[in-house]
Amino acid sequence: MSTRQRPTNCCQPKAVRPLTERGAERVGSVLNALGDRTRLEILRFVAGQTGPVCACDIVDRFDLSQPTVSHHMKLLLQTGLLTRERSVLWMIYTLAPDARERLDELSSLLPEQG
Amino acid sequence: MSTRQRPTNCCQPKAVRPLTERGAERVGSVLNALGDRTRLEILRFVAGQTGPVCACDIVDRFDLSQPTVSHHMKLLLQTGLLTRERSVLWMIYTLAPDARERLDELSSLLPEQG
DNA sequence: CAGATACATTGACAAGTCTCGATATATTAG
DNA sequence: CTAATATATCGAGACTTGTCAATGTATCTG
Repeated sequence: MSTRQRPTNCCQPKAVRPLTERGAERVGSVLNALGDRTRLEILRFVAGQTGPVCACDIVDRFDLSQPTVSHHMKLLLQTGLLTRERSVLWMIYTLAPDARERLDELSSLLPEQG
Repeated sequence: MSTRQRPTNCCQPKAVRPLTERGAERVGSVLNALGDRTRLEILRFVAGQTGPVCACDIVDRFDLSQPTVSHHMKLLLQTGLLTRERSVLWMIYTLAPDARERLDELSSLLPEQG
């Protein structure tokens, strides 16, 4: 049996309820998508426009192959931060109406009381 | 020369200033750290305590080896969301005073005007 | 000093990710 | 239908990441 001291309260911490699976997926997809520098800049690019943005714009603007852009757009779509619609032959991307609210949610990742 | 139409304004988008390197690193470290489910829960665990938390608490609470916890704590420390100090033989982790403000910053990832 | 304890580092492996070229699909023009 | 164009999917290679066992380092006890 040890006689050493321990920091006050150490090793008797309160339990913290983990995020729900749904909540974790919801926030995780955003964190992972935006954790990639390229995707973050693509999202910012789309968000900064007043008009529509097609995939070709992004291929032009970023130094990436078309398949790579397609891959990133797929992940961004999955976050729900972007939406897309077909226009003739092009895929038009738009910032989701609630995208900024979704980002605000990240402020609530920590439980109350610290 | 093509006669097909294109969506209005398509392919003449405005330039969007990329994040500065410092800003991108600052925000990227948080996004990447919290993009891992385990680290997010560890951070929430620490944030949810009123008292100090040592590394041993985390090893106890999560089903992870001690080296794995050490690895995650290193990445969390690098985000600046946590701080640590030595107390005798233990490493005591505390939520950084500005951690919640740091998360609030994520709301500003998108440029103005959509 | 030797022994014990808490944490960090190293090395390795499996799994995942980013990227591209090649190819497939869908749509339009003629 | 055939040709052209925009985007998606496939397959592969390089790189990164999460994890652990083994080991190293620092601190305390006696």
